[in-house]
Amino acid sequence: MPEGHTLHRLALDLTETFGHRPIGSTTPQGRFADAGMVDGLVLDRAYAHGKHLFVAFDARELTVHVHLGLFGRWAIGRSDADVVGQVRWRIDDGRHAADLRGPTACEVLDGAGVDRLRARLGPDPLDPLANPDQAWLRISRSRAPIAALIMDQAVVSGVGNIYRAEVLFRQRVDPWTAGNDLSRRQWIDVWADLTSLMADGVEARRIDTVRPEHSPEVTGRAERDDPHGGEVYVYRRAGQPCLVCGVSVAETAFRGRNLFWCPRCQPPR
DNA sequence: CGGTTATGGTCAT
DNA sequence: TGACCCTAACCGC
Repeated sequence: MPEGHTLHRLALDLTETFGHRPIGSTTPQGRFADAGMVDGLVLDRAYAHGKHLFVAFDARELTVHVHLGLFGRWAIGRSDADVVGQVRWRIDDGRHAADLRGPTACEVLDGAGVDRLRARLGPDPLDPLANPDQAWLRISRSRAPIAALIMDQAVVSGVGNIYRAEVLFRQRVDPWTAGNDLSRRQWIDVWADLTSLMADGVEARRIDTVRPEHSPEVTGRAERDDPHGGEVYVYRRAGQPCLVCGVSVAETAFRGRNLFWCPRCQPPR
C-alpha cells in the first residue's frame, strides 16, 4: 500500500486518534523489543518524510521510526479488538488500538537518529517547504534514467512505482531519458504534478491520476480489475490500449521493479 | 496446501 | 544483479 501519500495520510490519522494522549505500547509478535521504551508516554504527533513514518513521544525525545516496506500495513480499530496475525507493534489509548504488521523498520530513535535518517532523504513533494532544486541538482548531473532517479529516495522522497509510471506518463517524459538530458522545465513540471497528485492521494486514500477527459469509459476499472485501488493510465496496464492514443502499453522489468509506459505518448527526446 | 504476487529497501557480490 | 527480509491475499491443484 505504501507510497508517500499513504504515510502522510497515516500520520494525520494517528495524530488525530492518539495525539497528545498517553498510549500503551506493546509488541504482540515480540519482534519490537523496545516497544516498552515508549509505553505510557504521551504521543505528541506522527509525521512523515517520504515513505518514512515518525511517531514522536513527549519530553523524552524518543521517536518510533516505521518503514512499511512492500507489505507493511497499519490498521486502526477498537481498543478491545483481538490481536490477529503478526502484529509487530500495537498502540492503545483505551479507546482505539492501532496495529502495525509487516514493516521493514520499527525502531526507537533519539533526536539525532531522526536527523541522521532524514538527512539521507531527498525533498518530499508533500512537504510545502521542500525544494525541488535540491533534487534537480542531482538529476541534472546524473546519467541514470529518470525512471531510476525518481524512485531513488535520496533524490526525491515518497515516489513509488505507481506515481513514477503515472507522472512520467502525464508529463510525456520517456522513462529512459537520462537525468542530464532532462530539461529543467520538464523536471519542474514533473515536480508540480507530483505535488498535486500526491496531495490528492492523501485526501482520497488512493492513487487516481486519470484526467476527466480520459476517464468516462474507465471509471470503476480499478475496483473491478485491479486491487491497487485507483484509476491510472499505465500502471499494470501492459498490453492494454493507452487511454490517450490507443497504442499498447509497454512493460519491462527494470532494477527489480515493473516499469510501465506508453511508447507513443512518451517518445525518446 | 503450495506457489505467486505486491505500491520497498538493504546488503553482498 | 541477485538474495533476502517483512505479511496476507489469492489462485490453482
